[in-house]
Amino acid sequence: MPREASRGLNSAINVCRLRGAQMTPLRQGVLKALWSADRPLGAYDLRDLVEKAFDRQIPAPSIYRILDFLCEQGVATRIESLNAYVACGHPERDHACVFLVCEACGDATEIENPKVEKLISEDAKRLGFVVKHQVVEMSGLCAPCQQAS
Amino acid sequence: MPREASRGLNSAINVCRLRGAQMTPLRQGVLKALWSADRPLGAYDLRDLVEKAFDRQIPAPSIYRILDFLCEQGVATRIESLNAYVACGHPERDHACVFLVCEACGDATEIENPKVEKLISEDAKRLGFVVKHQVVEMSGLCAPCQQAS
DNA sequence: TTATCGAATGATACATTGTTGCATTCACTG
DNA sequence: CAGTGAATGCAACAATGTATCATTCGATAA
Ligand SMILES: [Zn+2]
Ligand SMILES: [Zn+2]
Ligand SMILES: [Zn+2]
Ligand SMILES: [Zn+2]
Repeated sequence: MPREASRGLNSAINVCRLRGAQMTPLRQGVLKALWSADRPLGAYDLRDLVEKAFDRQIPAPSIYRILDFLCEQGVATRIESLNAYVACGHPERDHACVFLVCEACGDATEIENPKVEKLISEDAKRLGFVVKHQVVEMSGLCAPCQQAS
Repeated sequence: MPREASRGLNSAINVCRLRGAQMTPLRQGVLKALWSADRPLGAYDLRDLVEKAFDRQIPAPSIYRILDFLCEQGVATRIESLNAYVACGHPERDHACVFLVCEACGDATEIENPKVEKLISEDAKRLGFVVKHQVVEMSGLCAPCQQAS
């Protein structure tokens, strides 16, 4: 695992601990798998990885529960258009994740743009709608993959 | 079916025809079901409705192919966070749909905000990313449902 | 220590959503 | 009428997600 990922993982674990949320070995295992990956992983991909790491079988519901937990804690995010999950690098900030998802290489880059969420929330407010969760995912081609094609 | 929906349906059919895209009876049936619904419908919901309307069985792959077609034509949109589909009211304009999805009543309202797509596209451009498709979905509570709770 | 309690996980079965591959039909063209 | 490509039918299957109940485990309080 790259050093940066290692830092991100430890930081995420700390964030949870400070909140009093239990960071069990299995939860850490899933989060570590997310940090170790260079692309979004599906729940069953994660199951395979964690099963290997722990050298035993893990039931699917456990994986899903753990993913729910990690997403609630803001240390992971579900990418709806991929049915997949990524680690979030800055759980300490309260933010909506915005993703650029490359159709060719599968990479998902998170970008930060508070203006986007503000803009949409204002629209919503005008309609009396209270936003609880934002999904903003752009699919297309990343720079390297454009050259390749 | 409300008059407004009826107009929308006819308009969508025309848009497709003008483009030379084939609007077959089955495709119309699916689109009509979408326009008749007051909420996003899953692929299998749609299958049930169309099976009733045509009084025969329809294989799942047909429904999915037709939904792909309708989405490509811009007359329907998939809501990723619901695994469901809605009719789009203005296929003639080239736009990214932005949805407010109520967690309580299931309603999905489309709002228009060109600024949002522009803002994100600019961010993407800066990173050399070419956006092909945008997914913007806000979940939360609509005005009526806030009162109820 | 021991009883109790709630959170987390295990285990099984099942539900929902989406796809692959190939056959068939159908409308249009020459 | 024959040839062609698009659309649909069909069967099986893959992938994703959930419901339910049992079990484990650690913390807390008697
Ligand atoms: Zn984030
Ligand atoms: Zn790429
Ligand atoms: Zn739209
Ligand atoms: Zn509502």
